[in-house]
Formats: sequence, C-alpha cells, structure tokens
Amino acid sequence: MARLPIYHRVLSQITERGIVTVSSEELAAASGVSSAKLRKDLSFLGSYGTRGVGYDAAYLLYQIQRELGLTQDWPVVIVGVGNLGHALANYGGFANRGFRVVGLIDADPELIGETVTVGRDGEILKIQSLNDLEKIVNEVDALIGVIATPAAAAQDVCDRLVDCGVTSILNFAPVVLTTTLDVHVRKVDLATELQILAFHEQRRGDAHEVIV
Amino acid sequence: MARLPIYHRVLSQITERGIVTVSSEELAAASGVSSAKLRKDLSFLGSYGTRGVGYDAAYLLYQIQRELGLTQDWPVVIVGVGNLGHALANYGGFANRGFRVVGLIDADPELIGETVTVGRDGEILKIQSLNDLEKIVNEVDALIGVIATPAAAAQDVCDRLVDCGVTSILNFAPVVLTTTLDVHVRKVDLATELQILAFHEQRRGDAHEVIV
DNA sequence: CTCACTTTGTGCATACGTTCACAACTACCT
DNA sequence: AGGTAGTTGTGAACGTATGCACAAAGTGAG
Repeated sequence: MARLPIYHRVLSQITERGIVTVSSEELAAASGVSSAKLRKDLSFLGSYGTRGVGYDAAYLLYQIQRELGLTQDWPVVIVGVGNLGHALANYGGFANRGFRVVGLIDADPELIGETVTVGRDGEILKIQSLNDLEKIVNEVDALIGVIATPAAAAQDVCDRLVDCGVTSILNFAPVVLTTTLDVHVRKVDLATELQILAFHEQRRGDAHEVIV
Repeated sequence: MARLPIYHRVLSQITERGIVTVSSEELAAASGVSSAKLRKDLSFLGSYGTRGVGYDAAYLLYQIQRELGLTQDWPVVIVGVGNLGHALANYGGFANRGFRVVGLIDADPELIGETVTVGRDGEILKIQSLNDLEKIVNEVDALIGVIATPAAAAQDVCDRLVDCGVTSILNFAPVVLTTTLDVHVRKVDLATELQILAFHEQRRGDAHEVIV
C-alpha cells in the first residue's frame, strides 16, 4: 500500500513524543485518512493491535519498518546534480529512513569533482562523471536510482542504469520512460502536479460563474 | 483525471514534430497507458476524434489545455527558497504550461533580497520576507501556493496562505497539512516515493530467497 | 463476577477505475 | 456501389478500493 510511508512518518513523530499507545482514530486523524481505512491497511500486515486498547506505537512502527524494508540500508545513486539533484542530496529525510546517497553523477564537466554534503550529518560526496556511471553503480551495488536530469537525457540514463542492474527508478524528468516490466519506475512531475491544481481551480471558477 | 497532464505533454511533443493526426494506440503507447483507458479518458472531455481516422493532434491539444485551465496564466507563489525552492523557481516547464512564478518568500534574513532567475527566459525575482506574505499574495492575486519549507514551518505557512485566499496548495514538506475542505492540497513527498520503491525492492528480494 | 465502555478486525455492500468487446462510423480500393 | 480495413466511443463485465456496521475481545469499576 502507498499509505504505509505516511503511517510510518506519523508513528515516528508519535513515538518521539513518548506516546506509547495509539488508537486507530488518532492515528487516522494524524495521517489524514478514515479510521476504517487505516485499520484495514494495518490488518493487511497482521493483527498488531489489541482491542479495547489500541496499538503499541513502537511495536507497530517496527512492523511497518520491516514491511517497508527500512530495517536495511538502501544505497541510492542520483544522476543529474542540478538544483533538484542538490535538493535531493541535501534532503535530510533520507538518512534516517533507510536510504543512503552513495553516488552523485552528472554530465557537466564543470560540476565533476565538486563536493556536496549529503544528508544532515555532513557526509561529503564528490560529483562523478556520467562516463563512469556503470563503474560507480557496480561499485556501490545500488539497486535504486534517481533521475534528475533534463528530459532529453533521461531515457539514456535509465537504460544504462537498468543495464547495471538497477531495478527501481525514481524519475523527475518530464518524460515517460520505457523499460522492461521487471523494473519499477515511479515518476514525480512537478508541472503535472501544478496542472492538476489548476484543473481544480478552473472547475471551481466555472462553477462560480454559473452561480453568479 | 490525473492523466490529462501527461497526454498534454505528449501531444505537445507530437504537434511540435509536425504530426497532425494521431490514433489512440499511438498516443496511449507514448503516454504509457492502454488504448482503452486513453479513449475513455478523452471521451470524458467530449467526442473530439473521428472514427476510422484518429484524433486531430492540435485540436485535441487545445481541448485538453482548455479543460486543464492552461489557456490562462496562473500566478504562483513559492514559500521556502532552499534547494528545492530554487529548483522549482528555475524549472523551465512552468512558463509554457500556464504558470508564472510571481513570488519567492523565505524566512531566512540571509536570503531576503537575493535575486533568482525564474523560468528559462531569464526573468528576475527578488526573494521577499515571510513577514510580508499576506501583502505579497494579495498584490499578485495568487490562488496557487507552493510550500517548500522545512516541516516545522509548513502548517503555519499553509494557514496564512489560506487566510489570504489561496485555494490550491502544493506541499513538499513531509507533514500532513490540515485545512478546510474547500482548499485543494496536493502532497509530493520525496522520502515516501523512495520508500515505495524500497518496498517493492524488498518484496522482490523476499520472493528471490524463497526460490533460492 | 458482571456490566458498561472502548477499540480492533472483518464480512458485506457500495463505488470507482480498468479492461474487454463490439457497434458505429470513416476512408479507400476495385 | 460494394466491400474491406481501420479507428472511435461506449455498454457490460470485472476487479479493486472504500465505507459501514457489528461481532469479538479487552479494560476497569463496583
């Protein structure tokens, strides 16, 4: 389920506040879903709650972590270190969620060799050349790749990543990537998100005009 | 529908290549969906195709633009001009898709006054103070706001934007925002996307172990 | 021990999105 | 004109996700 990460985050915050027991109502409210939906989602993992009481926050958190595969560390390679690539590399939310950025790759000779601090603990990483992509990926044994390149380069980078054994790709470039079926591709498109908002904005405006 | 922006992008590319007629098969393949799904999506807008021939690419593109509200220009305010905010401001895909970044707001005094080039045509914008948020939003009459702040500040910024009349919000901060029902909130969470990939990666690994 | 109260887990009904299959329509060739 | 190939639009079947409602199970007071 795609909502597990949300529950995971909410539970993290809750346990940090020292709360030990949480009901489905509370957890659902904090996650922005209905309590019935939440209970069904959690029952998918097993019966980790106790009736009349609620869920043990820490225990439930651990179970979700296990289900999400967050008990291990996933090495991640980022290709394309422009503004977005920088933002991703610096994003603090990765380190404590089972991800470690282990490779920064760009095609721009100007950028190669530049150092970037990744994560919040100040680890330093050098930007490496696109030519060495295969070598880098094999060295760090990355299964997850992030594409933050311009649209024109995305498909080529994708093919090369897949050739090196990468099986999960997060794509920020505004193109539809084609790969074999066994590769998981997720797309995040900034313009698309705004367009969806504009769509609703416009429908709102239309409805208004009818009323007025 | 959430797939309209994809069709829009694909159609843009197709018309730029001078292609005048396109069948549902072709368009579906380029968009990564099935042809039946695409036809149903398009029939939602009306009957803009001709049987036996296909769709007139330019005409269909215009109809989608109209439906998405892209025939007008939406002013957008970005709050939080860190790495991600910069990436968004520079993102070239907005300008030619009906969006204009008209406000950059940050809380950091160091950043205020700094100039940023937004879009690809080199328009220059000054970063303004969070204190002036209300004034700025009212001045440019923005209905769409982007939150790229740290998690701790997001809810406060959201409330203030809504108070100024913003009715659509794109949230990059890793928190669940609570607002009134009439405000459209979309969330893009980078860590969540990676977690979903890791989830599939792990299941893949589990299955493998069983076989081995 | 019993009773009143709380909360989970789940069977069932409903709504939604997707796929299938085909009638309706167009273009073109003979 | 008639027939064949190609393509859209859509009704019907299917599967999945959501919401409802309640039995099962736990807690605590008297």
